[in-house]
Amino acid sequence: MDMTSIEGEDGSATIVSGVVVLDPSYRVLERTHAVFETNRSYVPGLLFFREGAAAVLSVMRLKARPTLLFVNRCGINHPRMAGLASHLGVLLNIPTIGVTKSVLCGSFSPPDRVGDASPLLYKGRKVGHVFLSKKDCRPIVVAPGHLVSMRSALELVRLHLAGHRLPEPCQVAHRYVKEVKRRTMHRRLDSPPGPGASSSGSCPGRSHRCR
DNA sequence: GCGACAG
DNA sequence: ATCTTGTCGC
Repeated sequence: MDMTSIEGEDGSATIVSGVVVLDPSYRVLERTHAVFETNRSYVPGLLFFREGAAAVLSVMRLKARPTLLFVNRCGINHPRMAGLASHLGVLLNIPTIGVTKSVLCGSFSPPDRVGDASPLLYKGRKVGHVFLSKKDCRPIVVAPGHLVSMRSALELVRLHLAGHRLPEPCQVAHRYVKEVKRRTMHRRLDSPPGPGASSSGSCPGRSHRCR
C-alpha cells in the first residue's frame, strides 16, 4: 500500500491512500482506495496522525483480508519505535513491513554491493536494514512493521523484488495511488466548489475539518 | 547546539 | 509533498 497528499493552500490537505492485492505472479486481484481530508500539517514522526485515517480506511475497504502488507512508510525505524506501518499493523492485526526511500532516524554504514544490507541502528537498537536493491540507485530502508521479524522483513522484500528499486507490491501500489490522485485532481477542475459542498463526501458524518 | 526529519 | 537546480557528506 501507499499514500500521497494533495496540499491545500491553507495548510490543509487531502490524503489519498491505496492498496493493491496481488497474486503470486503480481497480477492485481483487487484494489481499493480512500480519500480523507486533514488539517494536520506534515510533521516528521507524526505521520500517522495525518495519513493514518486514509490508510486504515483503504485497507478496510478490501474484500480480502491481506496476509501481509508492504507499507510505503516507516515501521519500527522511528523516533518512537512505531511508524505508520506499525500503527497500521496493530490496528488491523495484520503483519506489516515498512519500506522507505530515505532514512528518518538511525545510522548505518552504506551497503556497497547490490543485494547487500547494512543494519540500521537507533538508540542502541537494530531497527531495520538499509538495503541496496538495485544498481545505480540509492539504497532503500526495510524494517519490521508488525508481526514480522527483522530477518523476514528483509527476506520478503528480497523475494519480491522484481527488477525495480522497490519491492513489487510497493511499486504497484505507488502506481495506483498516483492514478487515483490524478483522477481526484481532475475531478476538482471539472466540478468547481458549489454552495453546500463544503465537506468532502469522504469524511462521513462531518461538516467540519478534522483537527 | 543546530538543523534535519517517513511525505 | 512541491519546486528548482545540478553532483556528496559531515
